Amino acid sequence: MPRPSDTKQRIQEVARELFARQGVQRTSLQEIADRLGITKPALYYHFSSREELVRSIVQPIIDEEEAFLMGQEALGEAEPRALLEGYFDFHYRHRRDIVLMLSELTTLADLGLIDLVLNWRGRLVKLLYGPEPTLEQATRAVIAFGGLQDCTIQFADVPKDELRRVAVDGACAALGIEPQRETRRRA
Amino acid sequence: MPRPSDTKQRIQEVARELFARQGVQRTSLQEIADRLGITKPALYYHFSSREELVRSIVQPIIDEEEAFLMGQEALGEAEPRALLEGYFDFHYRHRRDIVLMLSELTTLADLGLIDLVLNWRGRLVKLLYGPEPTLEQATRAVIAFGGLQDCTIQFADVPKDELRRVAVDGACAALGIEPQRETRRRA
DNA sequence: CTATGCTTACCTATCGTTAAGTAAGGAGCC
DNA sequence: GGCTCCTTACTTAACGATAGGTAAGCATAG
Repeated sequence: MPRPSDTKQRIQEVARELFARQGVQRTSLQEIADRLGITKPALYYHFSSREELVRSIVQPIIDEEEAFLMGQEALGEAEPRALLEGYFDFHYRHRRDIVLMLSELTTLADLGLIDLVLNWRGRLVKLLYGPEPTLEQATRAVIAFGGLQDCTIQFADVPKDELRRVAVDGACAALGIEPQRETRRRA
Repeated sequence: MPRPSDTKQRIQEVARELFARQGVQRTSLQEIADRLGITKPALYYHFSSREELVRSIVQPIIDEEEAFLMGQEALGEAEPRALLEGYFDFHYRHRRDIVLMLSELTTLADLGLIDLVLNWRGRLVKLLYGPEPTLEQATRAVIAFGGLQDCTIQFADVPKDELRRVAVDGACAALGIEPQRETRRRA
């Protein structure tokens, strides 16, 4: 029964699940097709190559993180807690795909996206401490941002708002910032 | 030229490098053999399967971390800074293999080692805060230990002692501990 | 002679990918 | 309504490449 089908999206859904569970490399097109009860070449009707399927899953998240960073950079030097909260929200929202990307750096390399992703940490540090941070500042930032990321992955079952509060508090502590309740600036 | 050869170790060295650079899955036995100027069946003379080669690289690190944890657990509740320093030292020493393991969780799953590895975080938290930590405590611990791990990977070019100082200070800050200079306990 | 440490040659399974064909359903004209 | 035409959404069949793995044999040092 032709005319609009949702097969393309269903392929992406199954692929995300299998990629996350057993890795991109270990997931064959055959396996994805079998899950959906279609044939392997049917995938090629919707995606011109295996690489395009992988990219279609990864690229939107990359684009969104890139947009987040560019938005923050446009503001000049950031207010730390607001930056941490924005970072947490983004990573919490995409935690499933983030863990996929972190465990598939070689896949990102294949897609030519690895340099972009590896530069994110550096850009975050610069947002907090300017273009030439000290080693102390850089390590604190790595601990804070890495810690937020880890928390969104590790405590996937904790309600978002509760996790957000304790995780951002922890990141603030790592940075040596007194935790103000939620984002509120005073002149 | 028979009689003692170091081929087995040279295979492991090349495998570690290729596994780390391009991933375990993307590295074929053929490629490893080519690097060494030997043939693929020669690998099978030294390792009975591909899986055994992978395991021979990963297992020693797992065993050592396991030993470290069991040693700490035998002491009862740990002195935080000493625990953080021990954790840092271990991860700094094996940072190349650690990054390999972190980016190859699916490989660890194949080897049946994944549950062990994923439980490490929980055991570390218990070492700091006992068997039933609060969410606050658990997040702080994840940030601290994850941060130490990240630092050993991120700042691979920084001299060990300098990195150790700033990284452990950062982890202490995340835990809310005042940083005492180095480990020294007073009764 | 015997064990070690390989090589040459080969097998089978599976991978991503392509070519070619086809059933189902509008759209447009009469 | 019926006929043609095109698009959508697949299927069946097969391709070449490469993967992990094996069987059998040969050279060399002890």
